[in-house]
Amino acid sequence: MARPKSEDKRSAILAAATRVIAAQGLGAPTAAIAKAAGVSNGSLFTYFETKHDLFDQLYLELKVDMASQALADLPAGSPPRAQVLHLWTRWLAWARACPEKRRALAHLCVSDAITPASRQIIAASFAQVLDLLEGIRAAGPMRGVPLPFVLSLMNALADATLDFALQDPDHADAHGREAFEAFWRMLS
Amino acid sequence: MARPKSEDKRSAILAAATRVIAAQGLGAPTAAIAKAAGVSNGSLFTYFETKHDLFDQLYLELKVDMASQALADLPAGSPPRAQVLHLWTRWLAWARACPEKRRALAHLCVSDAITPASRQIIAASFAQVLDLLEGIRAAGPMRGVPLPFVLSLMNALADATLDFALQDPDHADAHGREAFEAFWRMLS
Amino acid sequence: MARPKSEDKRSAILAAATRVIAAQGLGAPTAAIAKAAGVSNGSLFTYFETKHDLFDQLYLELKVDMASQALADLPAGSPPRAQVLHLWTRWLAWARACPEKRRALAHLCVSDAITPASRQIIAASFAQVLDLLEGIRAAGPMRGVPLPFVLSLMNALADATLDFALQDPDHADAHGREAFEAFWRMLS
Amino acid sequence: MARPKSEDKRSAILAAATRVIAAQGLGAPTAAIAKAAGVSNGSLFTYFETKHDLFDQLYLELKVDMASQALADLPAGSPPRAQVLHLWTRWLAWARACPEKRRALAHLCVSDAITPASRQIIAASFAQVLDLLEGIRAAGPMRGVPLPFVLSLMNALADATLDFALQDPDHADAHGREAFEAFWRMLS
DNA sequence: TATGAATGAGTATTCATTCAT
DNA sequence: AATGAATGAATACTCATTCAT
Repeated sequence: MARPKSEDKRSAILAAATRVIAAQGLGAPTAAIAKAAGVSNGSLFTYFETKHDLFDQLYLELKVDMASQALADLPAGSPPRAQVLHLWTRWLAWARACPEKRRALAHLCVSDAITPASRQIIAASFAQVLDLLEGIRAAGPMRGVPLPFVLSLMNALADATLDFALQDPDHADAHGREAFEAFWRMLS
Repeated sequence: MARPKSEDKRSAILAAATRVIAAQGLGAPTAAIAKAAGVSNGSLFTYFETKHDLFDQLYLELKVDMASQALADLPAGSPPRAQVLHLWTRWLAWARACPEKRRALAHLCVSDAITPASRQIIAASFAQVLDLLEGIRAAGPMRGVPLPFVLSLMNALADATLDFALQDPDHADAHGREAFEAFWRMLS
Repeated sequence: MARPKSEDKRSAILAAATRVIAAQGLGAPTAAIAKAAGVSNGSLFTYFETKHDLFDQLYLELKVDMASQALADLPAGSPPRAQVLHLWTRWLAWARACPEKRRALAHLCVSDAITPASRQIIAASFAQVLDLLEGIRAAGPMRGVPLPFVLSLMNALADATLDFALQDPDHADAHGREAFEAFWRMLS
Repeated sequence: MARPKSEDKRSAILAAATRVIAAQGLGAPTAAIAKAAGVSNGSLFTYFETKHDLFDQLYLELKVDMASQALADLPAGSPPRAQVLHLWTRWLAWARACPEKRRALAHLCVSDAITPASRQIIAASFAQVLDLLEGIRAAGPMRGVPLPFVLSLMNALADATLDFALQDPDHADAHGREAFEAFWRMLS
């Protein structure tokens, strides 16, 4: 095969898309993304069939990245509270470390480009979180509410926390801990 | 320039915009909105200088509408928990009664059309809520966290609840109550 | 109604399209046509929904124009030969008078933009020709062959004649007459 | 530069181009042709410098193919009418045997890719036909009209006949004979 | 003021052709 | 020579906004 498709270039496009979408939203021109990636207008389309396709794959990559960072080094043997705190802390750390990824993700979430297939893969990436929450929920006051609902409440709290943390970086850690305690009170 | 003649037409445009944005997102053509409002292409721009302006004013109107519905009949003399429950219930009821308003609002939230001026007016509309929460917070475990943060956590929980409630209307009330209890555990 | 759609502008676009297609073929950019019509890029699409639509309508207009010119002043009472000669002569005269229309038509004939509806309208425009040929055919050596076939042979001869006439204008009339005689020998 | 290695590949490309052009017209992407030929995108351009060049050579090949098929086994000693009938019949047979070649040719005819050089070579291929017609013409009613004109009239009739024959294959032979008789009436 | 035609910049995608491997 | 990735000019069509009526 001649010049194989370069994984580097694919990554460059995804990274550029993250930056550009974070800054300009989903309306960002593909040309702007290509330029930011140091790639020609047309090359973008040899790596991604469509703008929608690019968005879908970017969503997948960012979500998986987020999940893997949040779940890394999860102390499986520790008590649930410690595990959730670990998760919570890592999550916030990830978002603070790469705010553009989070911003891009926020835009992509409401895009209609996301494929059911991607959603499934992502759900799988978060299976561990579900397992963890399941044990806690079943033993606490939320034992009557569906697990996905609990997950989405957690998500909502974390997101709101992030918004605050990013605006007020000096107290980010404090806010993070307070929100975690609040969440824990809610859950157990 | 004085206010344009017909207040009806202005309202029609805003209502149409709500519907169209709910359905198509912020990318909806102004022409589509004008058509849905039964108004000509160009007339839209005699009522709103630009698309951004329309979005800004619509955001304002929807938020104010939401606030006024949620705060209506607030039992000022009742204990705080009853008041917050009232608020919570009304809020959910409003969203379930006019899901298009909520959907449109969700889109508008991430728009960059919203003016600081609008944000201020809205903040004022929610002053009562802040007052209410303030008393509760100061007396409970969240006494150390900034009030706006508490508000935004409440907001986040309510939003997540709504997403669930709208997808599963049969258990909407149950979810609503459970989420309220969770919130209350968090707060007090 | 505000500024009504101008019939002049529509005509200008069709005329420009005739010229541009004659020169560049069906691949001609819509922008080139708009420019040639002295109209903005976007205006073309307020008069014709689509490039295909423009082609379809242009085809219709040119064919009808051709038919009406060829059939004008047809001496209905004269003997058939005189009538066919009249037709033949007028046809050639039309094509020589506006060779761009003919060139454009030649391109459009092979386009897949032409609507069945247009083809029907055109067939109707040529009904007189069919009637005329029918009488002649039935009385001559071609009485056994389908009328549409006869028409298309006539068409083919006339077209080939035109190609010659346009390349060699000095003898155009002579060629036209010779071809007519040949056609007549064929038919009667 | 010497001829590129594989004559097979060149042929494959030409054959693929015939099929693809017949189906999609001259707008067909070179990539589609390459794929249909089982050859890479880039290889096409080692065999043909440009798309125009490919078209020119394909035109040449198809025309020569047509001529050679039509002229094969021409009964040189037979009376002119028999020879022309032979030609006529073979021609129609060729087109019916490989309608894609004919369709492609029809598209290529109106392309501006055809080189004067190609036209000359083709003219030479048809020299025999000219000779044959010349004798007949000079002795008949068309003695006054230029030979190339006669040829092109013949061409036009044959083409129109083919269109009919391809649409109505059951009567193709009958139409073919009728058209020949008509042509012969015209010519002699 | 209301209308809707006019405008032209903007956008995703295609494709002939080149070039690194 | 063969491959297919890289390139970037080209193109139909859209849409916010303006303006003639």
